[in-house]
Amino acid sequence: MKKTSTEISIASGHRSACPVASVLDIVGDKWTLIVVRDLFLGKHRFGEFQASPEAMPTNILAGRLKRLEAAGLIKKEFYQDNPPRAEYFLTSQGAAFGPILNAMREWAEQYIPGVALLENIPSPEIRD
Amino acid sequence: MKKTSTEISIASGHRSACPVASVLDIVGDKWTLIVVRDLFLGKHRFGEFQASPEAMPTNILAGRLKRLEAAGLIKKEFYQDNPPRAEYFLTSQGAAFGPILNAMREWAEQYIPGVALLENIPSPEIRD
DNA sequence: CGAGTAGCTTGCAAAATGCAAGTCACTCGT
DNA sequence: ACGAGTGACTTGCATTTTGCAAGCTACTCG
Repeated sequence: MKKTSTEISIASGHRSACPVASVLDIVGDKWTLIVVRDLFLGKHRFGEFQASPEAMPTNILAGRLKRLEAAGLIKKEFYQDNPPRAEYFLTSQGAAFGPILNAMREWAEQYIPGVALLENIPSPEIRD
Repeated sequence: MKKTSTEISIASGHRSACPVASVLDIVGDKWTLIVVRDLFLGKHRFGEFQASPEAMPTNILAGRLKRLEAAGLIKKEFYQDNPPRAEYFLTSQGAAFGPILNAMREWAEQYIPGVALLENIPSPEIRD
C-alpha cells in the first residue's frame, strides 16, 4: 500500500500538516470562535447566540452550528420534537479550546484598550 | 462630555468590547495567522511566506501583510530601494501571539491525527 | 543580451458573508 | 377561539472576500 507524500500526514479537509493551519481550517473565520465563546459563557440556544453583542446573521449562525457539530466540537440535543427545538453543548474536544480563548483574552487585555475584561471563564457544561 | 453606550468601551474597528471578538477582528480569517506562524518560524520575505505548504495566493498575502502592519503586529523594513524589497518582522505586540499559537498547536496535537508536531517554536526576532 | 527572479499588482470568476423577509408549529392574552 | 407573538431556523439576493492566473518592473546571472 503506497501513499503519495501528501496523503501521509494531512488529515482530511486540511490544507497542510501544520497544527496551526489545521485549527484554522476549523475555526479560521470571523464567527466560529464567537459561538464557542458563547458556549463557554453558558449559552446553549440559537436565540441566545443571536442575542450576543456581535449580532451574528442567523444564516451564518445556523451554518456554524452545523460545522461545529460536524467537526465534533459541539453536540446538538433536542429538548422538544414538534416544532424541533435544540440546545447545543460543548464536547470535551470543544471544551479543550479553553486555553486558546484564554490566550486571546490575555493578548487583547494587554494590547487593545477598552476591552471588557471578562473574569476567568466558568467551566462549561460538557456533553460527549 | 457624554458618550453613547457603544462609544464607551469598544475600540475603533471592533465589533464589541469582547476580547475574543476583538482578536478575531484582527486575525479572524483563514490566512492571517499562517503569516504570523511563518514569522515565528523565522521567515521574513514575501517569497518565503508564499513558499509555505498552504500556498497562499499572492494578492491575499500582500493584503495581509498590509493589515498586520497597520495593526502594529509586524514591521516592514526595506533592505534595498530600487526595486523596493522588504523584510517583515514581528513587533513585540505580534510576538505576544506566541501563547495563542502554542495553545492551537497543543489542541491540534491532541485532537487532529497526523499533524506534524513542530517542537517548541524558536523565539522570533523582534523589531519595534 | 536574453532568461530568470523577487516582490508585488491587476483582472476576473467563485465562494462566503450580510441583510431582510418568510416559514412553521406552537403559546399566550383577551 | 382567534389573532399576535415567539423561537428557531431557511431562503433569496446584494455585497464583499477569496482564489487563480497573468502581468509588471528593475534588477542579476550566464
